[in-house]
Amino acid sequence: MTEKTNPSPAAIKTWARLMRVSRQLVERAEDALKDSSLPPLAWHDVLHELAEAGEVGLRPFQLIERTLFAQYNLSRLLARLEADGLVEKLRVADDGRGQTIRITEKGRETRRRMWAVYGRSITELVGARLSNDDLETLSALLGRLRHPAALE
Amino acid sequence: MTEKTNPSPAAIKTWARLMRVSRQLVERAEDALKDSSLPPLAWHDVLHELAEAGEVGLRPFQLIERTLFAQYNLSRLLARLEADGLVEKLRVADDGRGQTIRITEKGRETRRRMWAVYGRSITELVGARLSNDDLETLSALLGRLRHPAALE
DNA sequence: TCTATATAGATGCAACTGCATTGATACCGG
DNA sequence: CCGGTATCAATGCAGTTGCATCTATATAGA
Repeated sequence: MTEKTNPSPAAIKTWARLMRVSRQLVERAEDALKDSSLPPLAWHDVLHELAEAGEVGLRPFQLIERTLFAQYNLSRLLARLEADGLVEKLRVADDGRGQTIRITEKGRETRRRMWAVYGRSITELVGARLSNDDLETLSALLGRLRHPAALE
Repeated sequence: MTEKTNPSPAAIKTWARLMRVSRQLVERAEDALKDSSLPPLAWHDVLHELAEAGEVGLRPFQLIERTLFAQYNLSRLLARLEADGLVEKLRVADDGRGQTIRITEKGRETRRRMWAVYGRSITELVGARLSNDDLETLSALLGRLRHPAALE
């Protein structure tokens, strides 16, 4: 009756917790940003990657590799960021199809203000709830669920 | 310079993993359902709760408590489920404002077909990647991140 | 009872997402 | 050099989500 692919109770429970907890945490972090009249988490993700990339910027497809945005989604998010003056799009010399995205000073400033709130959320929601050892354990276990399964 | 609310590196890393892994897993599970021409995960969540509730059904606000749907979101999801004949809405005698949602036989059948695929995803993505002990550990750690923080 | 407030659920509208496709350029084999 | 294919990014359209509000009923308090 039960197929061999049926998940074990432990797997189901872990899956359910993972789904529920991650959604709750995202919601909390998003709410905190909204309460401070700041943009959504997705904006921070992009601005963060761009800030790390520095003056040379990143190509959109590189952002897709670093984040989990769908191509069309990122395309439109970048348009919004550009409209807000947080990033600029630069033609790239050696590839006429593409462009390079660079964060502006205003973008850096926005990211800093977001991080002040976002970081506090991370502290409250995660940092304050688990010991350092538990954080390491959790992180390692989650790492084993990544796709493709990578070495840590 | 650094505020006391700044998250520790371990907290940041754990947060990032949690966000990334949970998104990946959802995406994989959704893709598997799509590949089988089945409805999204959200439908399963609702049908599952309703199946457990049995013939007496559930009020929409009870579904909201059990899942993490926003009220307006659930309202429209139920309308879609009703349109597809997977649930039925019943007037409830003692509260003229509300209704009771009951799963139909077609709804149960759809849920079974979804679970065949969904369960396989859970096995592949989680069950097959961690030992039972690790699953228990992960589940317990995630449990400590729930809000409100509950006892296990 | 009558009014004020609270709760259950639906909905108009704007923003966002997913899907499929397009436009444009790059690259590869002959 | 040329045609076919692959890659980068944008977009039309339909479906979904978020926000605010609305309708309807219930409950509490004067």
